[in-house]
Amino acid sequence: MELAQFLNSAQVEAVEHRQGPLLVIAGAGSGKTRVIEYRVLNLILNQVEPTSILLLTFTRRASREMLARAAKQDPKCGLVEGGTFHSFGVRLLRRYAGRIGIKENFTILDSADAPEAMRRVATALGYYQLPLRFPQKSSLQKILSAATNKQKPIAEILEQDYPNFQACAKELENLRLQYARYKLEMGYFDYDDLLLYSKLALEIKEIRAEVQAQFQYIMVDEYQDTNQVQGEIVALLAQSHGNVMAVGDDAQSIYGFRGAQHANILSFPSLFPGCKVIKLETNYRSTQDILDLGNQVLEGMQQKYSKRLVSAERRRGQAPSLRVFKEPAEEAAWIAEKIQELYHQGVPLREMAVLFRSSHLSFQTQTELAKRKLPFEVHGGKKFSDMAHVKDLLSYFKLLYNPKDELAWNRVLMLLTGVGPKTASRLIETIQAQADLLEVHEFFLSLPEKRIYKGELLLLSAALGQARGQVHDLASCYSTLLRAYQPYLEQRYDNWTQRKKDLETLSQIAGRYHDLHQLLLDFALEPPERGVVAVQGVTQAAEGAIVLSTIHSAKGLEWGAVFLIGMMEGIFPTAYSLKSPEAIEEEERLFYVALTRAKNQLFLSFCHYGFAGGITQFNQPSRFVQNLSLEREDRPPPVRTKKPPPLEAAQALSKEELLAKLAKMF
DNA sequence: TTTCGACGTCTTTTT
DNA sequence: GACGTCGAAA
Repeated sequence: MELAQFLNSAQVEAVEHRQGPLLVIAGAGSGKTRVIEYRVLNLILNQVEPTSILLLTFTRRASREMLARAAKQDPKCGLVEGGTFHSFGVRLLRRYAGRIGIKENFTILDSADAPEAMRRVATALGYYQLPLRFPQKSSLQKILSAATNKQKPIAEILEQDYPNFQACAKELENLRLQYARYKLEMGYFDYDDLLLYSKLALEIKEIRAEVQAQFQYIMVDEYQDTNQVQGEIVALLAQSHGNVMAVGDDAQSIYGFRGAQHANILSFPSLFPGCKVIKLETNYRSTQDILDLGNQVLEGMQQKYSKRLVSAERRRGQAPSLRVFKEPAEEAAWIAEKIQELYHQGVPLREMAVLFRSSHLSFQTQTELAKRKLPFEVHGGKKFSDMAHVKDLLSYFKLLYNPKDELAWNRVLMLLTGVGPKTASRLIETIQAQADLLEVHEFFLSLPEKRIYKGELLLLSAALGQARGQVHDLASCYSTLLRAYQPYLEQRYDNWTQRKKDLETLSQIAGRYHDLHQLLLDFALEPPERGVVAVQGVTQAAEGAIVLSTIHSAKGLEWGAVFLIGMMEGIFPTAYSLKSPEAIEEEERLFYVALTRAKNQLFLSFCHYGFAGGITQFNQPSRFVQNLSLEREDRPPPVRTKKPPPLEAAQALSKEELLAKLAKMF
């Protein structure tokens, strides 16, 4: 294969690299995906076994796409082991469960389960009865997770980010230990555990030797977003052969809040002596006008591999612009109009995106697009499985998989009338002593008749029993469980018909699976996004849809025209970041990521009036746009609505007359 | 012991 | 608007 036909010289050099460590610093739009894709292909064309290549990426979608494209040229590429660190961890842990000393059929705690589990442990330890204010479950999760991901003692995390909880350091340290014990007993693993136990597994000499022997070539994408533990996992994987390629862009490190250390990519060469470093600076994505803006942002950054983006064809285009609006509705209306205009000029809808710092900023735009029947999909923000009714139904599924799952039982039992926390705990205790669902059913039968929840309990376990027999056919299994859940759905929610639709969507997703375990795994590791339901529009699906996305979820993607909304101080950068210079730098990198998503056109905007904490406030433009040379376009003159002339006093009706008129209308 | 309503607090980004 | 806490009633 003549690589130079498809790649520039720096890319060829990276693709042809075979042995030893390699770091590829790939600026935005410099074709790093292509490099990974072609390197996989090149290795395979040079007789490397596909199963000896491991490709670790940030999202499962990223690895799937890269491997799928490579597989078009050689189907063997499809056999490459690819996925996120977390999914790799799951496979590793299942395979070596026996040797590590953990249960083989474990359950993954998602971002809602983990805090709940922590609270249960903390409650059992009596920490909520202490005379000190103990963190609530979401803070517990953040504190313990930060300690794990940054590999720092709790006290240090508290000092930096939670000074108000410094008095709880001892208790939290103990909670961390007891929570770990609890999970081990229950067979639960939270996200952090998947990484932590992977590292632990790889520290066992025999396991490490076996894994190293299998994976001769390690590739890691988005290296700038790896955290301490992930960095250590990479080091362990590559220890013997040193065949590790890290690809990333230090300027695009945007997951510091999750413990990512952008120092990882900076220190990669010193970690692997003899490491070759290749920079990709030629940009194939954006016009020079957009890149100039990106370069301005790059210049302001402190710690970095210095680089400058240059457009491959020196392509000029429309200058990026900044627009100021009075309020979000006005901004949304303008965006919708502009989208229609671009569409009529021939830009397909799927080539347009609206990006924002936090998901709620897109509400107005969503409404406006829906009103105009423009199809769109929303990425980022709430997950499908965050909705209470979806979690309820998934809990039923979890019980089929593991009849001793305490968190799932708790959720399911609490639905029953007459069951509160106390009763649920007591029931669960006995349930866990039973061998299987059949014995659980017998236990329910043996309960005294006067328990008001007995009838419901029996209906529930009958449904579970029936569903258990249908696990080979998840679609009918699902409908059995949905029938059992239906009464609770109707009883609990006014808008149950809407929610029923969500559950029907879930039914379609569930029906695509053949394996219950895989279904639960995917829902935990890669929950379907709630907003990826395109609005029915006048255009056909082939046109695609406009993408509304958080900047985080837009990483690695590109569009012809990009609208970046909400450029207000306190929103972007968020008020949270203002206390520390490091956090503001991360926001700045995030801004850089957002800008460099655009190929041809880039529109920035902000509104003076905005909502924050329930009150309307006057916003200043973001510091990010103030220093940039941007074409500032004034908003269109506001539409003035004429005020009706005030009524003459004599014309006004008395209260009695009003009531009389109303009564006639009843 | 459960259930319900009133009130206060916090509200980012994701595997 | 979601979640937690507290007190009162059933």
